[in-house]
Amino acid sequence: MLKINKMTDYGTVILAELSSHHNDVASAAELASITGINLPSVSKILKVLSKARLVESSRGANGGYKLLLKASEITAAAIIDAFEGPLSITDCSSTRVNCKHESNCCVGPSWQNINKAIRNMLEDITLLDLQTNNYKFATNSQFAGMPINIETKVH
Amino acid sequence: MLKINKMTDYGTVILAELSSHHNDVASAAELASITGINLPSVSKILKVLSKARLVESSRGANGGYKLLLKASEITAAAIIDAFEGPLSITDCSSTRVNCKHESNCCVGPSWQNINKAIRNMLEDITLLDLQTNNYKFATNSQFAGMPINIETKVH
DNA sequence: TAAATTAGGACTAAAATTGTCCTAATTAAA
DNA sequence: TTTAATTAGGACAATTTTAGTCCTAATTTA
Repeated sequence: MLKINKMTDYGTVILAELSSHHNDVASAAELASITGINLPSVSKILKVLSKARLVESSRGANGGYKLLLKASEITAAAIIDAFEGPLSITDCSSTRVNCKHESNCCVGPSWQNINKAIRNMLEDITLLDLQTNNYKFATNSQFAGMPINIETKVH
Repeated sequence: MLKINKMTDYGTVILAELSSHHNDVASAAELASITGINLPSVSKILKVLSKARLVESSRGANGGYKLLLKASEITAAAIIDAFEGPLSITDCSSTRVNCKHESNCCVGPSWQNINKAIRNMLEDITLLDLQTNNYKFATNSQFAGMPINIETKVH
């Protein structure tokens, strides 16, 4: 259920590797060799991460990439956004234009709420958490009864 | 980010529609006509829902489908499971066997935690919540205890 | 028996994702 | 100043996944 793309997963592995290089740059070739991910994909992923300003690149001999932020400052949400864009859980939850079922669909707005909840969760998790595997997650029931109330208005 | 399939979304619309039919059966053709979703897909979706034991079918003239559970008993997690299987957020988070990057990948287990967190959340949301759009979700610590009110305009 | 249904599955079409490759630009070092 | 190493950008192909179509069989009601 709710899979992230392979590229996002690879991207996380690469970021994690980069974070252990501190301020040294690592080239795409090096990273491919260390992680075992094929070089062309590593290159492509690094370009995406660079555009998303999660890594910084330097060209030329001895060039390569390094993190632009600390592992504790890179959120899972930011990583997913870099690769998958700010897409929504359903096609219709970000914009309802062009939805043929508009008038019959009474569930879209709620998927949208769920989407926000997942997003909030992912914004709380950092690369450091992913690396140290110490993310303590909160389930809904733990919070049950708390006065958090997100309302969505339609029309 | 983290999209569910169109079929899952359609499935939810169909379940929602069925729930308003109480104990009357509705045929695939009727449901297609009401929801505006193409008939072959509606048929396919109903077969999936039937296999997942979320709806019950009766064949023959005047046959059709009806919910096997109340809307308040059908969880978002169950709906997603029916269509997408118990897949994980990454390929490697359900089982790590056959992962080429196993030895280098230090992030997999945490995606798995995230996956569980999302799943727990979805198990707390029912079709009834989706319909009435009144799911009160708890997000992360930064919001804990705060009365939040986000309004989203749709259409 | 005829008509209306679902069951099951094969198949095609479309879309999204992943992987490959090329050329240009940049930089460091010989 | 030349050469080698490297990223930038993007076109393209291959693969996989998802969505949609269609057929035949089984079942049920009238």
